[in-house]
Amino acid sequence: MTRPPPPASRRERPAKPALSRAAIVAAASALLAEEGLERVTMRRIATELDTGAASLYVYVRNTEELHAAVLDELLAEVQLPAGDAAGNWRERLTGVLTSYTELLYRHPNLARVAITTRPSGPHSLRLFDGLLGLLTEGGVPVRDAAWAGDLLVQHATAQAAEAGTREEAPGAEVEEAEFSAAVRAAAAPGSPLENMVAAGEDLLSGTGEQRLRWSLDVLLNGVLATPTPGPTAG
Amino acid sequence: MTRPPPPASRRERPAKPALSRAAIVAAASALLAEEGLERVTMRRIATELDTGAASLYVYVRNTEELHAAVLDELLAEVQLPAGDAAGNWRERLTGVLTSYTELLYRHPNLARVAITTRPSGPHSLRLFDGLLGLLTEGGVPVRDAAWAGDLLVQHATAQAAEAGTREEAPGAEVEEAEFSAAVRAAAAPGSPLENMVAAGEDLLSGTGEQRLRWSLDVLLNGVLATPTPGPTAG
DNA sequence: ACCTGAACACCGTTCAAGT
DNA sequence: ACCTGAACACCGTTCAAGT
Repeated sequence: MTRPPPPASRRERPAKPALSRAAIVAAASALLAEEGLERVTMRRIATELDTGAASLYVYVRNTEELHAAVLDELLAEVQLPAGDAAGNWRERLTGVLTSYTELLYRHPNLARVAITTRPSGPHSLRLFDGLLGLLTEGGVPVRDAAWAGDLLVQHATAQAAEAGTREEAPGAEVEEAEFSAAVRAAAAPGSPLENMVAAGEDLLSGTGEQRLRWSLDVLLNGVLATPTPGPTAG
Repeated sequence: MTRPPPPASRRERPAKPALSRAAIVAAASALLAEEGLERVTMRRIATELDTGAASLYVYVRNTEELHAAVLDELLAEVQLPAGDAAGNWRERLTGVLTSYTELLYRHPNLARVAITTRPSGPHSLRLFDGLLGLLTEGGVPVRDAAWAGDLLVQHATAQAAEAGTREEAPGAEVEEAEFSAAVRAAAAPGSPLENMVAAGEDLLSGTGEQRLRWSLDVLLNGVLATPTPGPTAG
């Protein structure tokens, strides 16, 4: 009975945390980890913070902006290779993009957010800056590197949004099976889609990893072979 | 007064259309054209068809599947070049992908659907078959063509999902301005993001069309330079 | 300025009951 | 088998009113 109360900084969920943008984003991030993005709603976060949904609008414009903030927070986890890291620039670049993709694999609906909103938070910018550095190290002209950075991130994001979905929602494997069935039917002997018939099982070949590796190679080879148009003399 | 009543096929909205999957998808497509995908909801379509939302579940698994069906319907509009069309395979391929992208530009939320759901309707498959044909014509080995088709469609879709948003929603140009501001701030003299500073205005250079053209070039050059792994000897 | 409760205008999906 | 009304369990956002 004489034990003192725990210090206020206990983080366990203080009785009434002060409202702030940081507190809101933190609560949202916690909710993401525990229950997924579907539960990261204004009302739910408000409940978590012992207030009403309307109060959040002082700090956050709308749900989309909040989700973008959560995404940026998550991107803090992507490790950039140190300056003296092993491997050539290309391996390191592929590594960063792969780890970015794998992170978003686990949060496909956040990947969808990333495709629509052009994240511009500090962690997104840091990541982009890192990609630019690696491309520059590889001799890619600065303007090409700028465009290529966008392209690479967009591709990695889309990859996560597409592939990530396939394991998440209930019924996802059903949907996947239906897709395979539709493709196989289109490629079966009687089908009028000649080119699909000719492709046959090649249409569904390869694992996710193989395809990701290959597509990053395609992108990098393409970037190295394709100067951007316009006034910049590479 | 002696004029006969209009034929029942008048399409104006018969008093009580028979429920069917086709009728539901048609109503959904009409709603898409008139009010955008946000209004293509189960309840709204049910109202349009003079029934209750629950009735739709006999023909459609859920909202996502319905949206996928609407997307496939829309893809009927993408023109494939005839066998004797002008231009080499590469120009024709770029043309198809550009028209696909432009179509989805006008329906960015459908583009988002396309990224998540792997459309497998007849029009999607026809389009994919056409892409395979053009790649094959270009001498791309069949397995590479299969993987490349996925990659090209995914890229075009992501492009539409991202860029299309920027003109649609109210406040979209505000958001766009904020993105530019954030990038410029990150590239300003004082910033610690060295590579962004070095890139400067190159970061925001180029129009949407220029970037799309360039990225398709990157993809095609990359595909031509990058064989898929595995047993297929090109 | 910040916070709140209540209200407005919606959602998707399920289920028991009917035909 | 198909259709329905009602219910359940939620949403985002605004606004007048308070402090």
